[in-house]
Amino acid sequence: MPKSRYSDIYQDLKNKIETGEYEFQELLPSEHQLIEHYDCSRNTIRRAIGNLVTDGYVQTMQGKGVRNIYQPTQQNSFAIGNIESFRESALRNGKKPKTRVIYLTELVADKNIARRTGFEPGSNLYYLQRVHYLDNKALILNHNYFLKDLVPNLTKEIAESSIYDYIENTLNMSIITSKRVFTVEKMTEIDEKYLELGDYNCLAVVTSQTYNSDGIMFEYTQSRHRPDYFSFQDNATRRVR
Amino acid sequence: MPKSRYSDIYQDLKNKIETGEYEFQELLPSEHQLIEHYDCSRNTIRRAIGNLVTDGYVQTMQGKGVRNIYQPTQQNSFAIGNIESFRESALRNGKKPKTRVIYLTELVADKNIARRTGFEPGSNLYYLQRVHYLDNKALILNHNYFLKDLVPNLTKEIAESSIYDYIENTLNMSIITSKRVFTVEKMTEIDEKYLELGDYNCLAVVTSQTYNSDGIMFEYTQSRHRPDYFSFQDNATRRVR
DNA sequence: CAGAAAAACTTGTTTAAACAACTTGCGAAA
DNA sequence: TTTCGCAAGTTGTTTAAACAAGTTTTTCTG
Repeated sequence: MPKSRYSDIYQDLKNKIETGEYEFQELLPSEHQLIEHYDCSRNTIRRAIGNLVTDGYVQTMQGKGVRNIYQPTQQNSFAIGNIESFRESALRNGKKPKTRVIYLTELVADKNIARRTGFEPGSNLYYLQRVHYLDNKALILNHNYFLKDLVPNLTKEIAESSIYDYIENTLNMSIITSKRVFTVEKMTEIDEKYLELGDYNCLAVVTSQTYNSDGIMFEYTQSRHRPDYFSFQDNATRRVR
Repeated sequence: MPKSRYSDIYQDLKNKIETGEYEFQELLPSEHQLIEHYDCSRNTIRRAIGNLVTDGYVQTMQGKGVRNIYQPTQQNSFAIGNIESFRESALRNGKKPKTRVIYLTELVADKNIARRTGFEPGSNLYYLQRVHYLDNKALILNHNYFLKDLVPNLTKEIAESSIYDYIENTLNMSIITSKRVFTVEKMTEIDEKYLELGDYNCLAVVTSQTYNSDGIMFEYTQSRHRPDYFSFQDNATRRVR
């Protein structure tokens, strides 16, 4: 449920691109025409188009226009520049998600954990290991650390449905930013036990630190992905800066 | 050499964050104060801050302010959301880059190549294989395909210095957008021959399609990275949309 | 003193206008 | 006919203003 004008226009243009109303390589209507069509100001149009640019749907060219560069083949299970839970991502792609908790404990961050995760030494944490299944295939092994003060009363039941739903709708905490780093790492015994890795001896690893609206990091997660089912998309632009 | 006001302000604020003039978790001056300091309009300030947000330096909170969330440990060799050549990236990180061309040929795209790269079947292409060294370590094996019509007269010498420099400054073509996909793939014989992979049997692979200002894809590249030296950073935000 | 209401301050959205920079095409001049 | 220059159309940058929405502080009321 988008709430702003530019967000509505973004959605509408995105739909028209995805349904092929604008063809690949075709120029979109000019800002002037879009202003008339949507009956809004130029800034609002430009903001909608700016979001289409960052999401890789169009490219703007000064003096020329805005070109549709969307190709439907590039659909991908992982959203770019957007925080999304496993469940949300799966449902968006029409898959059947399932999550199993294989370990859940409370612990206090020692020096080692603190250095790895970025939490302060001495922090009270929940630590859990979860396996994510998509259409009954084990694809992801997650190591989650949550700050107990901010995410209290975490249970196995919550962890198997949706922690993000619990955080946002029950605890009413708002999630803002997440820093993610993508690497490739050797497999561990745990990986081997729970994921079917075949010949691969390494995994695609996404570590992320997530912050709430008070600027406090409340989550550190390492997501270890089965390589043959992992792909991550990005749209880059040439900036001089 | 930034040319716009918001870009100058972005740079200045970024410097102040990186040098610690604003501390981690500290709130930046309010928009009102920044307007007075830089003597500009609110929109210009907001644009500079918007870029800091997408680059992961700050997080904005309605009603509260703008918080510095930059941590110097996260420095990384690969730029986010920015097209950058290997040479540019290396120099920016103070490393000594070297590039060796191990294969260079012309070819015509058959059905197979066309499907993989996205070029039209029958396109005249340059195909080259290059190894990128950083401080004398072989880190990346590149497979590059360039559209011969748009990148003519490609030589070994150009390919060993900087193709992007040749494209932008000699051919005067402007590079706009690049779509990148990250995956993990099994190693091939060529990978094994030119990169020191140790125990790893797979690599971090970045495939990218790059477009010029006419919306034409002129480059398809597959970059195969030695896993232990690869890392890629991303900043995500929670969007409702 | 405690709590509620109001004020002040923050960022978020939208409109309007002007000028700059770049591209294309038309028409006039050579 | 060819070429140059200009006009028209496009996106890019910047300013100004108003209101909305969220947070914090102050003030007032009980």
